[in-house]
Amino acid sequence: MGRAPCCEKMGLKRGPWTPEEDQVLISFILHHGHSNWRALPKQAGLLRCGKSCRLRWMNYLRPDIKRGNFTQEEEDTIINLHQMLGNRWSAIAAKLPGRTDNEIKNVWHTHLKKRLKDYQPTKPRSENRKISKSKSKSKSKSESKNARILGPEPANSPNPPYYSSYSPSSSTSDISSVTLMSGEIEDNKIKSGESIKQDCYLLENFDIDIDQNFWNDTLYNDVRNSGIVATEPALYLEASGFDEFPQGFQFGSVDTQTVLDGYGEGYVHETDDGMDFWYDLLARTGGDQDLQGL
DNA sequence: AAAGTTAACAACCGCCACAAC
DNA sequence: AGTTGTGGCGGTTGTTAACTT
Repeated sequence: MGRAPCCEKMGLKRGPWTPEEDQVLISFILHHGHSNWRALPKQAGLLRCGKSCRLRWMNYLRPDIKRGNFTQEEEDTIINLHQMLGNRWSAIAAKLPGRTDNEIKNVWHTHLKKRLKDYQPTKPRSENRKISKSKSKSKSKSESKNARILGPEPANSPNPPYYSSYSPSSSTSDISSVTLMSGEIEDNKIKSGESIKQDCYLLENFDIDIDQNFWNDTLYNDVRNSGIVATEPALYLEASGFDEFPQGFQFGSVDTQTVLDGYGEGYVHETDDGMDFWYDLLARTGGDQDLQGL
Protein backbone atom coordinates (compact mmCIF):
# COMPACT_ATOMS: atom_id res chain seq x y z
CA MET A 1 0.00 0.00 0.00
CA GLY A 2 1.50 3.26 -0.99
CA ARG A 3 1.65 6.01 1.53
CA ALA A 4 0.56 9.47 0.59
CA PRO A 5 3.47 11.89 0.43
CA CYS A 6 3.66 14.13 3.45
CA CYS A 7 2.38 17.66 3.18
CA GLU A 8 5.73 19.32 3.66
CA LYS A 9 7.37 17.43 0.83
CA MET A 10 4.56 18.51 -1.45
CA GLY A 11 5.02 22.13 -0.48
CA LEU A 12 1.72 22.19 1.30
CA LYS A 13 0.86 24.26 4.31
CA ARG A 14 0.72 22.84 7.79
CA GLY A 15 -0.26 24.11 11.20
CA PRO A 16 -3.29 26.04 12.37
CA TRP A 17 -5.97 26.92 9.88
CA THR A 18 -6.78 30.55 9.16
CA PRO A 19 -10.36 31.83 9.03
CA GLU A 20 -9.92 32.38 5.30
CA GLU A 21 -8.93 28.76 4.75
CA ASP A 22 -11.87 27.64 6.84
CA GLN A 23 -14.22 29.70 4.73
CA VAL A 24 -12.84 28.28 1.50
CA LEU A 25 -13.19 24.75 2.79
CA ILE A 26 -16.72 25.28 4.08
CA SER A 27 -17.82 26.96 0.92
CA PHE A 28 -16.37 24.25 -1.29
CA ILE A 29 -17.86 21.38 0.67
CA LEU A 30 -21.27 23.00 0.85
CA HIS A 31 -21.29 23.36 -2.91
CA HIS A 32 -19.51 20.22 -3.99
CA GLY A 33 -19.46 17.82 -1.09
CA HIS A 34 -16.39 15.84 -0.16
CA SER A 35 -16.43 12.70 -2.22
CA ASN A 36 -12.66 12.67 -2.57
CA TRP A 37 -10.60 14.26 0.15
CA ARG A 38 -7.36 13.82 -1.72
CA ALA A 39 -8.60 15.78 -4.70
CA LEU A 40 -10.53 18.33 -2.67
CA PRO A 41 -7.80 20.81 -1.69
CA LYS A 42 -6.62 21.17 -5.25
CA GLN A 43 -10.15 21.69 -6.53
CA ALA A 44 -10.90 24.14 -3.73
CA GLY A 45 -7.63 26.01 -4.18
CA LEU A 46 -6.28 25.17 -0.76
CA LEU A 47 -2.60 24.55 -0.10
CA ARG A 48 -3.40 21.73 2.30
CA CYS A 49 -3.32 17.99 2.00
CA GLY A 50 -6.59 16.12 1.81
CA LYS A 51 -6.03 14.58 5.15
CA SER A 52 -5.67 17.95 6.80
CA CYS A 53 -8.84 19.18 5.10
CA ARG A 54 -10.75 16.16 6.22
CA LEU A 55 -9.58 16.54 9.78
CA ARG A 56 -10.42 20.22 9.87
CA TRP A 57 -13.89 19.57 8.53
CA MET A 58 -14.65 16.55 10.66
CA ASN A 59 -13.33 17.98 13.91
CA TYR A 60 -14.12 21.63 13.61
CA LEU A 61 -16.11 22.94 10.68
CA ARG A 62 -18.97 20.49 10.29
CA PRO A 63 -22.25 22.29 10.91
CA ASP A 64 -23.56 19.58 13.23
CA ILE A 65 -20.70 19.86 15.69
CA LYS A 66 -21.64 20.88 19.18
CA ARG A 67 -18.96 23.08 20.64
CA GLY A 68 -18.46 24.29 24.17
CA ASN A 69 -18.13 22.68 27.54
CA PHE A 70 -19.19 19.13 28.11
CA THR A 71 -22.18 18.69 30.38
CA GLN A 72 -21.99 16.50 33.46
CA GLU A 73 -24.17 13.98 31.69
CA GLU A 74 -21.86 13.88 28.69
CA GLU A 75 -18.84 13.40 30.91
CA ASP A 76 -20.53 10.59 32.78
CA THR A 77 -21.46 8.99 29.51
CA ILE A 78 -17.87 9.15 28.34
CA ILE A 79 -16.65 7.57 31.54
CA ASN A 80 -19.16 4.77 31.27
CA LEU A 81 -18.48 4.13 27.63
CA HIS A 82 -14.77 4.21 28.21
CA GLN A 83 -15.17 1.54 30.83
CA MET A 84 -16.89 -0.60 28.26
CA LEU A 85 -14.97 0.26 25.12
CA GLY A 86 -11.56 1.46 26.19
CA ASN A 87 -9.82 4.02 23.98
CA ARG A 88 -12.19 3.54 21.09
CA TRP A 89 -12.90 7.20 20.71
CA SER A 90 -14.87 7.02 17.53
CA ALA A 91 -17.21 4.45 19.04
CA ILE A 92 -17.67 6.66 22.07
CA ALA A 93 -18.23 9.71 19.88
CA ALA A 94 -20.93 7.85 18.02
CA LYS A 95 -22.96 7.84 21.21
CA LEU A 96 -22.53 11.57 21.76
CA PRO A 97 -24.16 13.49 18.92
CA GLY A 98 -22.24 16.57 17.94
CA ARG A 99 -19.06 15.59 19.69
CA THR A 100 -15.97 14.44 17.83
CA ASP A 101 -13.64 11.63 18.72
CA ASN A 102 -10.79 14.11 18.95
CA GLU A 103 -12.68 16.32 21.34
CA ILE A 104 -13.69 13.39 23.51
CA LYS A 105 -10.13 12.13 23.52
CA ASN A 106 -8.92 15.54 24.65
CA VAL A 107 -11.53 15.78 27.39
CA TRP A 108 -10.60 12.33 28.56
CA HIS A 109 -6.92 13.08 28.80
CA THR A 110 -7.30 16.52 30.34
CA HIS A 111 -10.26 16.07 32.70
CA LEU A 112 -11.81 12.69 33.09
CA LYS A 113 -8.74 10.52 33.44
CA LYS A 114 -7.55 12.72 36.27
CA ARG A 115 -10.95 12.65 37.89
CA LEU A 116 -10.98 8.87 37.89
CA LYS A 117 -7.41 8.67 39.08
CA ASP A 118 -8.16 10.92 42.04
CA TYR A 119 -11.14 8.83 42.90
CA GLN A 120 -10.42 6.18 45.51
CA PRO A 121 -12.80 3.27 45.76
CA THR A 122 -13.10 3.09 49.52
CA LYS A 123 -16.84 3.32 49.85
CA PRO A 124 -19.32 0.56 49.30
CA ARG A 125 -19.85 -0.22 45.68
CA SER A 126 -23.35 1.16 45.59
CA GLU A 127 -22.11 4.62 46.53
CA ASN A 128 -19.02 4.60 44.42
CA ARG A 129 -20.81 3.55 41.33
CA LYS A 130 -22.63 6.86 41.37
CA ILE A 131 -19.64 8.14 39.52
CA SER A 132 -21.13 6.29 36.59
CA LYS A 133 -24.35 7.13 34.91
CA SER A 134 -27.11 6.26 37.29
CA LYS A 135 -28.46 3.00 36.22
CA SER A 136 -31.77 2.19 34.68
CA LYS A 137 -32.93 -1.16 35.82
CA SER A 138 -36.12 -0.62 33.92
CA LYS A 139 -34.22 -0.71 30.67
CA SER A 140 -36.18 -2.85 28.30
CA LYS A 141 -34.84 -5.90 26.62
CA SER A 142 -35.07 -4.26 23.25
CA GLU A 143 -33.05 -1.33 24.50
CA SER A 144 -30.44 -3.69 25.80
CA LYS A 145 -30.44 -5.45 22.51
CA ASN A 146 -29.71 -2.24 20.71
CA ALA A 147 -26.69 -1.52 22.81
CA ARG A 148 -23.62 -3.26 21.66
CA ILE A 149 -20.00 -3.78 22.37
CA LEU A 150 -18.11 -3.49 19.14
CA GLY A 151 -14.95 -5.01 20.42
CA PRO A 152 -13.50 -5.52 23.82
CA GLU A 153 -10.57 -3.76 25.26
CA PRO A 154 -9.32 -3.73 28.81
CA ALA A 155 -11.19 -1.08 30.66
CA ASN A 156 -9.70 2.11 31.89
CA SER A 157 -8.60 1.62 35.44
CA PRO A 158 -4.87 2.27 35.45
CA ASN A 159 -2.96 -0.79 36.49
CA PRO A 160 -5.45 -2.26 38.90
CA PRO A 161 -3.99 -4.74 41.36
CA TYR A 162 -4.28 -8.23 40.05
CA TYR A 163 -6.76 -10.15 42.09
CA SER A 164 -5.12 -13.50 42.04
CA SER A 165 -7.74 -15.86 43.38
CA TYR A 166 -8.23 -17.38 39.98
CA SER A 167 -5.68 -18.85 37.73
CA PRO A 168 -7.08 -20.94 34.94
CA SER A 169 -5.90 -24.48 35.16
CA SER A 170 -6.95 -25.43 31.71
CA SER A 171 -8.38 -23.96 28.58
CA THR A 172 -10.34 -26.94 27.47
CA SER A 173 -13.75 -25.44 27.89
CA ASP A 174 -15.97 -25.71 24.85
CA ILE A 175 -16.71 -22.15 23.83
CA SER A 176 -18.15 -22.78 20.43
CA SER A 177 -21.68 -21.90 21.41
CA VAL A 178 -20.53 -18.67 22.93
CA THR A 179 -18.54 -17.80 19.89
CA LEU A 180 -21.51 -18.42 17.66
CA MET A 181 -23.98 -16.44 19.65
CA SER A 182 -21.53 -13.59 19.85
CA GLY A 183 -21.32 -13.35 16.12
CA GLU A 184 -21.31 -9.59 16.17
CA ILE A 185 -18.16 -9.53 18.20
CA GLU A 186 -15.09 -9.23 16.12
CA ASP A 187 -13.08 -12.42 16.04
CA ASN A 188 -12.59 -12.94 19.74
CA LYS A 189 -10.42 -9.95 20.21
CA ILE A 190 -9.90 -10.35 23.92
CA LYS A 191 -6.30 -11.33 24.19
CA SER A 192 -5.86 -11.22 27.90
CA GLY A 193 -7.86 -11.41 31.05
CA GLU A 194 -7.41 -7.71 31.75
CA SER A 195 -11.09 -6.88 31.96
CA ILE A 196 -11.67 -9.84 34.18
CA LYS A 197 -8.80 -8.83 36.36
CA GLN A 198 -10.32 -5.44 36.67
CA ASP A 199 -13.67 -6.72 37.69
CA CYS A 200 -11.98 -8.93 40.23
CA TYR A 201 -10.26 -5.82 41.44
CA LEU A 202 -13.61 -4.12 41.80
CA LEU A 203 -15.07 -7.04 43.63
CA GLU A 204 -12.15 -7.10 45.99
CA ASN A 205 -12.21 -3.41 46.68
CA PHE A 206 -15.88 -3.30 47.41
CA ASP A 207 -15.74 -6.12 49.90
CA ILE A 208 -17.77 -8.52 47.89
CA ASP A 209 -17.08 -11.92 49.29
CA ILE A 210 -16.01 -14.00 46.36
CA ASP A 211 -14.25 -17.25 46.92
CA GLN A 212 -11.88 -19.20 44.77
CA ASN A 213 -14.65 -20.96 42.94
CA PHE A 214 -16.18 -17.84 41.50
CA TRP A 215 -14.09 -17.93 38.38
CA ASN A 216 -14.25 -21.52 37.37
CA ASP A 217 -12.61 -22.61 34.16
CA THR A 218 -15.77 -22.64 32.13
CA LEU A 219 -16.90 -19.21 33.20
CA TYR A 220 -13.46 -17.74 32.80
CA ASN A 221 -13.04 -19.06 29.30
CA ASP A 222 -16.55 -18.19 28.25
CA VAL A 223 -16.12 -14.63 29.31
CA ARG A 224 -12.67 -14.41 27.93
CA ASN A 225 -13.64 -15.73 24.54
CA SER A 226 -17.01 -14.08 24.20
CA GLY A 227 -15.49 -10.65 24.01
CA ILE A 228 -17.80 -9.32 26.67
CA VAL A 229 -16.14 -6.90 29.00
CA ALA A 230 -18.68 -7.10 31.79
CA THR A 231 -17.92 -10.02 33.99
CA GLU A 232 -20.12 -9.39 36.97
CA PRO A 233 -23.44 -11.13 37.52
CA ALA A 234 -25.33 -7.93 38.10
CA LEU A 235 -24.12 -6.52 34.86
CA TYR A 236 -25.45 -9.43 32.94
CA LEU A 237 -28.66 -9.10 34.83
CA GLU A 238 -29.09 -5.53 33.74
CA ALA A 239 -27.87 -6.12 30.26
CA SER A 240 -30.47 -8.82 30.06
CA GLY A 241 -33.25 -6.45 30.95
CA PHE A 242 -34.29 -8.22 34.12
CA ASP A 243 -35.48 -6.09 36.99
CA GLU A 244 -34.40 -8.44 39.69
CA PHE A 245 -31.81 -11.03 40.17
CA PRO A 246 -33.67 -14.34 40.10
CA GLN A 247 -34.12 -15.76 43.56
CA GLY A 248 -32.24 -18.94 44.17
CA PHE A 249 -29.80 -18.30 41.40
CA GLN A 250 -26.23 -19.24 42.11
CA PHE A 251 -23.53 -17.58 40.12
CA GLY A 252 -20.48 -19.57 40.95
CA SER A 253 -20.33 -19.32 44.70
CA VAL A 254 -22.29 -16.08 44.78
CA ASP A 255 -25.92 -16.35 45.74
CA THR A 256 -28.72 -13.97 44.98
CA GLN A 257 -28.60 -12.13 48.26
CA THR A 258 -24.91 -11.47 48.04
CA VAL A 259 -25.37 -10.02 44.63
CA LEU A 260 -28.28 -7.88 45.70
CA ASP A 261 -26.41 -6.62 48.73
CA GLY A 262 -23.27 -5.90 46.84
CA TYR A 263 -24.75 -4.60 43.66
CA GLY A 264 -27.92 -3.05 44.96
CA GLU A 265 -27.64 0.04 42.86
CA GLY A 266 -25.85 -1.63 40.05
CA TYR A 267 -24.93 0.21 36.96
CA VAL A 268 -25.68 -0.17 33.36
CA HIS A 269 -23.34 -2.16 31.26
CA GLU A 270 -25.02 -2.26 27.93
CA THR A 271 -24.07 -5.12 25.73
CA ASP A 272 -26.03 -6.65 22.97
CA ASP A 273 -24.40 -9.94 23.61
CA GLY A 274 -24.85 -9.69 27.33
CA MET A 275 -28.40 -10.92 27.08
CA ASP A 276 -27.62 -14.02 25.10
CA PHE A 277 -24.63 -14.59 27.23
CA TRP A 278 -26.82 -14.36 30.29
CA TYR A 279 -29.13 -17.04 28.98
CA ASP A 280 -26.15 -19.19 28.26
CA LEU A 281 -24.74 -18.70 31.72
CA LEU A 282 -28.08 -19.53 33.23
CA ALA A 283 -28.10 -22.78 31.35
CA ARG A 284 -24.52 -23.64 32.13
CA THR A 285 -24.57 -22.79 35.80
CA GLY A 286 -27.94 -24.25 36.66
CA GLY A 287 -29.92 -21.04 36.92
CA ASP A 288 -33.64 -20.72 36.57
CA GLN A 289 -34.40 -22.47 33.32
CA ASP A 290 -37.72 -20.70 32.96
CA LEU A 291 -35.96 -17.44 32.37
CA GLN A 292 -34.47 -18.66 29.16
CA GLY A 293 -37.75 -18.33 27.40
CA LEU A 294 -38.11 -14.67 28.24
C1' DA B 1 6.31 41.89 36.04
C1' DA B 2 8.83 37.95 34.46
C1' DA B 3 9.74 33.18 34.26
C1' DG B 4 8.22 28.70 34.74
C1' DT B 5 4.54 25.30 34.75
C1' DT B 6 0.22 23.31 33.58
C1' DA B 7 -4.02 22.78 31.02
C1' DA B 8 -6.51 22.76 26.90
C1' DC B 9 -7.14 21.63 22.38
C1' DA B 10 -6.00 21.71 17.44
C1' DA B 11 -3.37 19.31 14.30
C1' DC B 12 -0.28 15.80 12.64
C1' DC B 13 1.59 11.02 12.07
C1' DG B 14 1.57 6.31 11.23
C1' DC B 15 -1.03 2.46 10.78
C1' DC B 16 -4.94 -0.32 9.30
C1' DA B 17 -9.19 -1.85 6.85
C1' DC B 18 -11.43 -2.05 2.87
C1' DA B 19 -13.09 -1.02 -1.69
C1' DA B 20 -11.72 -0.59 -6.36
C1' DC B 21 -9.04 -2.05 -9.91
C1' DA C 1 -5.63 -13.03 -5.85
C1' DG C 2 -2.71 -9.29 -5.40
C1' DT C 3 -1.98 -4.30 -5.47
C1' DT C 4 -3.14 0.33 -4.73
C1' DG C 5 -5.57 4.43 -3.07
C1' DT C 6 -8.33 6.35 0.32
C1' DG C 7 -10.77 7.20 4.53
C1' DG C 8 -10.73 6.53 9.22
C1' DC C 9 -8.73 5.70 13.69
C1' DG C 10 -5.89 6.23 17.88
C1' DG C 11 -1.61 8.00 19.67
C1' DT C 12 1.13 11.82 20.05
C1' DT C 13 2.93 16.44 19.53
C1' DG C 14 2.85 21.51 19.14
C1' DT C 15 1.00 25.79 20.39
C1' DT C 16 -0.97 28.97 23.29
C1' DA C 17 -3.63 30.61 27.10
C1' DA C 18 -4.07 30.46 31.98
C1' DC C 19 -2.16 29.96 36.19
C1' DT C 20 1.52 29.87 39.83
C1' DT C 21 5.74 31.15 41.93
